[in-house]
Amino acid sequence: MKPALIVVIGPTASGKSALAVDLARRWPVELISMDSAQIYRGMDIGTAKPPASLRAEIPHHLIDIRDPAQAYSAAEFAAEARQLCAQIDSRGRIPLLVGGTFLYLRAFLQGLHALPGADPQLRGQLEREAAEQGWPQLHRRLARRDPDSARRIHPNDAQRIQRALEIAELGGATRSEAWQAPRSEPWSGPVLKLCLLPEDREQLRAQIARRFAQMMEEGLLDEVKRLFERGDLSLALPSMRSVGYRQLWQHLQGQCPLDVAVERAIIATRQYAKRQMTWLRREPGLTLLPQDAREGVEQARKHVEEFLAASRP
RNA sequence: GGCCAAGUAGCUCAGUUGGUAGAGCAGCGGAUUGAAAAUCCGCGUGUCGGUGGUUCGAUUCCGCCCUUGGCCA
Repeated sequence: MKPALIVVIGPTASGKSALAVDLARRWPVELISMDSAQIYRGMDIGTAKPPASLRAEIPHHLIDIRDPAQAYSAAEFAAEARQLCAQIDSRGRIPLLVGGTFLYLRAFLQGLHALPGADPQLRGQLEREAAEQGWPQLHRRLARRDPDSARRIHPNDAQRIQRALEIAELGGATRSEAWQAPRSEPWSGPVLKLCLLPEDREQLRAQIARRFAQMMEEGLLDEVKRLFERGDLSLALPSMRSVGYRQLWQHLQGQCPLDVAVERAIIATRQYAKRQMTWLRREPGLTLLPQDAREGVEQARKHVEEFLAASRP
């Protein structure tokens, strides 16, 4: 029998972690963090990372697995999470994916097409060429190498133009050619997707503001300052572009006063939550939970109970 | 109390030599395949402070009033 999998998703500040922990205290569950920022060591407060005490009590995976100077990827996540699920299942326990990075979820559930990985050197070179010629010029180049992708990628979308050119110039199939083939390794076992989808946007905004204020009280600025003072990090890194870190970093660079940075961080969090909602609306097979925390937890327990009864002997 | 300036989108402001107005930000919707807490795309009706007048027509010109800020008493 294929391993059963529980997924807990929702926008930022919706209470995913608390729900996952509740479930982990009732069933033999191990948590896999599906979060592109919690992977970084030294980024604790701003990523709302579960505290050490909790991690000692309940196994949490894929947290603190990278230094902020390093990059990570959806492909790496998909592979590592896949492996973890197998291991957890073999221990007779249940894997539970919790987090808000939905590209990771899609890569994990649907699989990815076979494409070359990131090539920092080539990316640097493309970056330099773009600085000289401008991205529209590179978009025209892409139109020659891979017209199909060029049509799907907007001329202003530097990041995707760069990636598509990277694939084309590393030889082998272009992006659009590779997409003709089936994706590798889609997840085929039973999945219960529990989703906290706040119907009241105002309430979520209030929660976001409250939570950021709390992070500041817990010393988020000092945390960012420590990263800032390392000297080897910059806003060019994915880690330092994270919500909250980016804005406080800009303040430390003297770009704006602290209160403005805080306001911008809260706005950025709201916008992040909005983008997450877009992913959620098109995610198939969701089990929606009520926004009320207590009710949500109760219904989640019921669903898990039924799901496990149906999917495990 | 007098003089001056300002009052236009949720916010900051532009503009209309008189023909009912548009940027940035915010907000909303969408995309999303090795950077994804990233990156990108789309969406602009608002008594142009109120009121009276001039005018075919006023947000625009004139009078009065209100509000805010500054200067003078």
